[in-house]
Amino acid sequence: MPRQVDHDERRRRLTEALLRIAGTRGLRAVSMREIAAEAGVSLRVVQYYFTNKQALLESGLTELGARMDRRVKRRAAAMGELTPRGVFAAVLGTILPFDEQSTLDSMAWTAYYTAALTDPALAAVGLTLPNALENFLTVRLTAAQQAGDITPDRDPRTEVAGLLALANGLTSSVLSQQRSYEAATKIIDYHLDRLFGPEIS
Amino acid sequence: MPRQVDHDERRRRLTEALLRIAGTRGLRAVSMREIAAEAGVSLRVVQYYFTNKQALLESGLTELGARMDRRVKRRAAAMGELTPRGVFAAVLGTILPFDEQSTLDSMAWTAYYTAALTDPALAAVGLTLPNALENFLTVRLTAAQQAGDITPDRDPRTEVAGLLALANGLTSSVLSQQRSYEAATKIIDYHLDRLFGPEIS
DNA sequence: ATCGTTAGGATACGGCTGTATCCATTCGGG
DNA sequence: CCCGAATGGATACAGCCGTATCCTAACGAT
Repeated sequence: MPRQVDHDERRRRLTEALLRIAGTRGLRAVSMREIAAEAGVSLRVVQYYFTNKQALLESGLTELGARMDRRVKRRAAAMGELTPRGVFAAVLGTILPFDEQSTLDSMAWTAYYTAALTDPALAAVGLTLPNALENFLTVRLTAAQQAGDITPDRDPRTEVAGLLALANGLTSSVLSQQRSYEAATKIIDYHLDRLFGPEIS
Repeated sequence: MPRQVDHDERRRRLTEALLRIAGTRGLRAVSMREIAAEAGVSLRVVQYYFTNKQALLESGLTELGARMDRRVKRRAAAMGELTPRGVFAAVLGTILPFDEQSTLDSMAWTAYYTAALTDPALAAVGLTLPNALENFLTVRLTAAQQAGDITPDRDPRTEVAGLLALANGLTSSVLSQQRSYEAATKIIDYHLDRLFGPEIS
């Protein structure tokens, strides 16, 4: 075998190139040739490592989910001991675009989200992370409720759904520059105060 | 002049065809020829009444805003006397996709929103309605606060921003079938209860 | 050394895109 | 009556798209 090459590494580079384009110029600017140019390779290489454009697109969506997952874990680890409220602050704060990279990823995520509304194949891949987040937070909030951290009259799943919808909506408004990241963070903190009571600091 | 034709009416039909495509198959499926087919006319007619594809796209976005505006007013009128809470229920309830037509429009709106993130011309057109809504509701909420309908410790603009972000996020989750319209409505009502106190009915 | 597989360069194909052009028909004002 | 403007049908164009094909170079195992 000649010039043995790490296929996974090649695919990773191509996927990253794809997400760079999607994050800056939108999914509609993503073409095989553009990806090749962005990654600094020939069109043939893109074709060689991905059977389809569809496969490439799905790879991009999967990578976006993985990045979000990593960011949540990194942020949670940086916070040290995790109160129930801390878990929510970590997850919701990670959904918002808080630096350049996460802004690009949020843009790409939004593009994918929209594409998934009219593309069932993407929808299947794209809903796994949001659903996992909702389930994870619901489990945590239910436990927090049993521990007495929030009042018993709240419905955990409803609260979680509302908070995630709020974070997503705020992400939209930050991306379209209607609001700053700081303003969005304040709104989330405000809602967490209402749920958990004021932060102990 | 031969066969004098109502240009505005022609343009309206073409714009409606465009929005039908955008709402069902996404903005990426919108092409001059597809619009022509959907409207039952020839390609030339589409070219004749719109100088550009860009002009056509902007016309679609403007029409989407006008439809939302009409819906809000219709709903507000149907509610009769408008308490401050009623105004919010009308506006936020209208943002959610509540029937087939508004679902199609929400889909199209989402597609436009995403496109606007990487297309400044669309962004300029698309931000007017959201900003108008935010300002309108903020004025109303400020007045309600001065009338004693909500407690003085709330910041009207922050509350409005949060509620609009919530409604937008819920719209996303309804469109992607993560949640039903009824579930989304409950979440909004719940937050309105927190703001205005429980509904008097 | 050579054979066979792997990696990719070069190029081509049919289809769709937005836009432009050419031309025929229609009809109201003189 | 008929001329000229309004309307729109038919067609063409260059460019990009995803995909397929052909061919060559590199190199490990035999």
